[in-house]
Amino acid sequence: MLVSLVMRGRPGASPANRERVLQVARELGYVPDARARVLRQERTNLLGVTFAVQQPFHSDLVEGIYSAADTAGYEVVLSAITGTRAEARAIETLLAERCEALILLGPQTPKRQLLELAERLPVTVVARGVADPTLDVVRTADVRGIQLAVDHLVELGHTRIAHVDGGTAPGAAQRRKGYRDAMRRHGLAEFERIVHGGLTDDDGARATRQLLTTLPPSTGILAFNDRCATGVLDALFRARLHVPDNVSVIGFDDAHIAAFSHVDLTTVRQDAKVMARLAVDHALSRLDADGPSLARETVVPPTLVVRGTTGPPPPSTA
Amino acid sequence: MLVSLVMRGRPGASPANRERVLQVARELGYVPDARARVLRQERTNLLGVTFAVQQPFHSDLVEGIYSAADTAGYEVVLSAITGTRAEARAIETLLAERCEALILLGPQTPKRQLLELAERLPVTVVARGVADPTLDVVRTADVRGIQLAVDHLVELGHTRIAHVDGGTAPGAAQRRKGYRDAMRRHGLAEFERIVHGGLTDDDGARATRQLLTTLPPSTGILAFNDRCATGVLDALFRARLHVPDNVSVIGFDDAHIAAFSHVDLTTVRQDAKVMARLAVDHALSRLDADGPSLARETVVPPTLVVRGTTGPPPPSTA
DNA sequence: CTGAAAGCGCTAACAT
DNA sequence: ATGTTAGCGCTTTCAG
Repeated sequence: MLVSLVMRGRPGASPANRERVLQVARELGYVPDARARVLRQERTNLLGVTFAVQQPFHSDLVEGIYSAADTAGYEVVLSAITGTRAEARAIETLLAERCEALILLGPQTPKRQLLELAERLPVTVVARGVADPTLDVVRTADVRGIQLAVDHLVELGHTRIAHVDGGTAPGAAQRRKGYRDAMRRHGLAEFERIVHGGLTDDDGARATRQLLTTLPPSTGILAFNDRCATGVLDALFRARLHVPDNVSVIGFDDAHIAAFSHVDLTTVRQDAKVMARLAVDHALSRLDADGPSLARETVVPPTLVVRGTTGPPPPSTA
Repeated sequence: MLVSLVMRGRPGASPANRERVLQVARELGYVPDARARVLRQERTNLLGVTFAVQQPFHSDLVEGIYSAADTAGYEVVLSAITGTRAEARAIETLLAERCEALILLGPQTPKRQLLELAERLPVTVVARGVADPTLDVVRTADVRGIQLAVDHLVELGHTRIAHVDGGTAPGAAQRRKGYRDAMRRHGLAEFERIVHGGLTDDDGARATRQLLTTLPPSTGILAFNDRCATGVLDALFRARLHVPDNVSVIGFDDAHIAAFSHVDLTTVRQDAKVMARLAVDHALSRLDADGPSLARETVVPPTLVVRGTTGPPPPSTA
């Protein structure tokens, strides 16, 4: 009926009637049922997003995605990944909600399953490289980012540069590769040292404790991400090592925490705002019938943000 | 048809047929349409949650809510509040989704509107005190928490204790009150000093810069929350003041960041896990027809976590 | 244990 | 500019 027209703000109702409908709707506290609407319509106008609720960088991305989706006239459906809620379940929920496209932030799902998913609907993977033309990828140039970090330390005079890696996390393989490439390029292959870390500060602390058990000590540590880096800082602090006088530390992300003065972390910055907008652009370009106009993979250049955790190596090892 | 029975795991289908249906469903990649199901059913089994995507403490709560809702057989619908997406809109979305009950994390919505909302469906407010029996509240004993913090500083010998408040944020009024009460109880009314702060580190830094312009300097600062406290630490650091030798700082929440060694913040701990479970319990008890068995307001006791940002005041002012 | 019919709240298409 | 009809995908109710 005409109520439908009015509630959607479409033309085709007289101003008088329109006002009357809105008035009654207010009195009754009537809100249109989003599910019934979606059920009836051909398009749902829904963009599904999976994210890890405890990852600050994901928060930045989510914020940007809301903003970009809003501009494009799409609704965002969030599906969180938590300790008790697996990624598979988060994705399942979004499918059941009939989202038109999916944006997965740092997905841990095996590639094979991602490809299966991409056969069903447009999938945009953010912050993880998946080499396949059937799905879209928006990621930071991880290799380049790590190179920037290594270059910075080498310029300061470091040679014993270690990498606390991200294990099986998205992007971890690329960053390991970037580390190895950069070390070799500088003729420092003999000093290569990769310790198994992870995404959390606990992982970073654990890895650092392990790193400290062997001699000679590293004078520079590249952590997988900022959170991991805070764990590295923690372990160094407890081991009575001063940063940056004894050891320099570099993170990755430039999450909010990196900028705090008592962390004051030198880090490789990923631009969440740009990545979020690109992810939405990718997803929507697949939906618009005229086919994808963007490249299947967009690689965003990172930048090095130099703060207080990096400096020249201690004289004894310089 | 029987497909419906099978997909919901209900009894009433022969094992052979059940397996056949599941097999075909897998092949087709069939996922039941959540919206159609909800539309048909009397109950939606949906729990709506609004949260600020950039608030780490909210992340902790969301994680706990997912877990508790899961146990109770409810689905969680997240609605984020971001810089570009107002709380009113977040709530609107949840109503349109036909959630059975709402859990609002630290809502900024005026009390009047919250009460209007509570007339329509059960509303549980978390981390904000709203004195009204028509809605449920789960909050930390803010006054008690601040008292713990003041007591701690007084025991260490401080007298010039300032409070960087949360402005109009949820809980800010209670914490101001707790501060004033505690100061008076200790006979320190003359040293009362409240500076307008806020929720973010920028707010904390700004307030601290203001605090430092007047003499005599405070030797202890209670920040509204941990994030605000990091801003306080930042401003002190830039002013060449050492923590805790020159100034002691206490936060509130015990968010993840507080525990990082390079922050190592003494803080008042709110138990997110317990609060999340209570919030879900409250919401569900209102839904179960036999009326609410829990008290309308549940106040969770906070605890003081002493870390490295508090110590005795400098001798000159002791 | 399996099938058929009705209807949840909405909107697209058509008729007035 | 307004009213009518049908059907989205599912579940509930009732028959076989």
